[in-house]
Amino acid sequence: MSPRRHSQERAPSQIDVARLAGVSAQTVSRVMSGQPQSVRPETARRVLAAVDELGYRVHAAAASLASGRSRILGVIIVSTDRYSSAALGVGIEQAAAANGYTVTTAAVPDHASSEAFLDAFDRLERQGAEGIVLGVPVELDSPAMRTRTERTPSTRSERTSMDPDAPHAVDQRAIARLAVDHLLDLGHTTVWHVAGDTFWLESDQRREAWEEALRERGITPPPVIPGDWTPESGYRAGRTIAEIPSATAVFASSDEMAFGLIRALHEAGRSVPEDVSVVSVDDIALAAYASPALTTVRQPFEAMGRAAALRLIARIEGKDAVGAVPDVHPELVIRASTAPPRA
Amino acid sequence: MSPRRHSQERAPSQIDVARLAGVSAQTVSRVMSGQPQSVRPETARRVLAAVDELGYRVHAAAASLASGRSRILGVIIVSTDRYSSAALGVGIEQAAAANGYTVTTAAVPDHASSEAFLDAFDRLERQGAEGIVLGVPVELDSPAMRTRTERTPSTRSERTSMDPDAPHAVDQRAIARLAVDHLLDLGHTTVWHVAGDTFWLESDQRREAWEEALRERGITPPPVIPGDWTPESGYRAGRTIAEIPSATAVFASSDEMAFGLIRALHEAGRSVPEDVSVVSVDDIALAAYASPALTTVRQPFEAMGRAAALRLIARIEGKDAVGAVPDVHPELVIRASTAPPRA
DNA sequence: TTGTAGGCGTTATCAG
DNA sequence: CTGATAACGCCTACAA
Repeated sequence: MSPRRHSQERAPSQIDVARLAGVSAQTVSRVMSGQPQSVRPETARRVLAAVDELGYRVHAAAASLASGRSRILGVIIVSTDRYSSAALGVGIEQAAAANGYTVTTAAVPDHASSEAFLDAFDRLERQGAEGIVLGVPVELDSPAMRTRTERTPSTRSERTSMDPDAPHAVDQRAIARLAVDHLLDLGHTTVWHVAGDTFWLESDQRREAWEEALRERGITPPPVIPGDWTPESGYRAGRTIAEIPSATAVFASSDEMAFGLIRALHEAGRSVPEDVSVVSVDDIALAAYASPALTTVRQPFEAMGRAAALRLIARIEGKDAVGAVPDVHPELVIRASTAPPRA
Repeated sequence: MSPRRHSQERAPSQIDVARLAGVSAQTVSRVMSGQPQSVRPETARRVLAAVDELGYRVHAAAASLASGRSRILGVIIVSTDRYSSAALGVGIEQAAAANGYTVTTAAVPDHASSEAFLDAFDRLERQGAEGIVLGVPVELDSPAMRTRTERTPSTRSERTSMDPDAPHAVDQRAIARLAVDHLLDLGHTTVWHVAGDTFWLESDQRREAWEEALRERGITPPPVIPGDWTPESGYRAGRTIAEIPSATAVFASSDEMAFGLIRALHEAGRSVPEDVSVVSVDDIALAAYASPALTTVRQPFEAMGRAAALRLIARIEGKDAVGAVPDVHPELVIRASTAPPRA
């Protein structure tokens, strides 16, 4: 069982190419790794011709074993179909490919235990990942995690208080700030908050910043309304808020929740933005097509992914720069879900 | 530059473990690969203890080189943040992990040339992928592609006329059928169609089936309105349709387009579903929170991903079954965007 | 510019 | 049930 190859015999190796081209295996290696100045053009041409004829391709595992470098970037993601994960992934892939790296993923269930994370980490290390992007809310403080991140460079895609030294990650507190200030500047006297899944570090960061922003203006924050990123949870939150006549402004931690929230508000006879203003976070593709179109704080997911990968690659290669790291500032996009409170 | 390891010295190897446990390397190998009956429990325990103490982990590249099996599944995806890609990915990952496989991805830009696909395929083969999931609309008919798929088992996640022998992929024609029949059964006299990006095989399949379904009932299909999956394109299509008073039913090829479509219709003073009914495809998380909630044909993306991966693994291992392949029938979800035409 | 020797960490094979 | 030995395909180091 488990046949080694699927059709015919074994794949052509460096030696096969060398023989056909009439050179040594080493020369083939040099040509494949593209060191221009070390092989005579004519020789290179012969090698390339042989490569082509045989359909030779470098065996990554062998190369990795011999060189000690895998050029593999690991990504730990949670098994969800959330827009953000996908967009982040696109950015990571892109930066990796641009630098000759390959991306290997390890998924963990949503709300997984820290053992599950460690396990994913281990799987990635076993595959030879030289760096790992943490797309999940892992506690980096545990001893087990510490030994791992010490051994294999790792990075987050968002900035949290856990690693404030990640200058190229999105500042979650700034996001809350942008949302709250916008609402307050519009004239609302307070802002309610529908939080994201508390399992995620971002949720707390935003909640704290929301509270802080309110207090700074001398406002006592109303109770937090829990959510979990999903439109369903937003809907539930909306039903709660609909029963609070004094609530005129809400900061929801994700666009998807805003969709649910607004639906609930409408069903309860409260219109948006006339009766209550809503600002959310993410700016997913559909945000502009909600009814009303969502005012939201955009997170540049793709750029965040690129930034995380580049950061990692720079660390792996010990360089300071691997191309310009993209800007990842959050940005308030004003559309139709916010307005001044009714006079 | 390019240090081989990042902290201290080299990682512990099989031999280190063997020495510590007082056994041969081969025994360590046996224990690691979990062949229960071939090692005495007591010996295994000693080995495991050594493994634990040293923090040993199998070096995948070395194992792959020696065994000829990488247990890597490749996935070619297009760089988009579409919900479907993410959900598909989740399913693939899941099935792969459950069977001890690792997933490596190669992204190609949307609308990439076939060279770009071949390139992605090659990258994956170089990494040692034993099977490849094609999450992109590749032409499988070219000679270049044929040699590759012959060498490395590959599969699609959707069923198309190109490979009608994929019984576990979603039947795109059935999707269109479900949509059109629902609308016609409601009493509409014809159904307009907003197509998906023609770059994708699904688009054509659905368009054809839509046409067929109409003709079967003696209806001449109206002209197709082009789209590209995005809400923006749906919006544009909506403006067109709004100017056709006789249009009372629309089949849009994606939920995202339906969002844009409905927005345009509303802006033109035509209400949904009173004036025009809309059914779309996918049933993304937000479909239920559109205004009105979308009647849509659900594609079980996660199950599709799982099915594709399982299919592939079965082929790789030459087995007939690797656990039950999930059902991937599309399903009509009736919500509020469809109704009988006005009397 | 090119070639030779040696070894990377693991598994297959065969012997005991 | 356990061990010795020989690959696996490539790259580093050094020699020519």
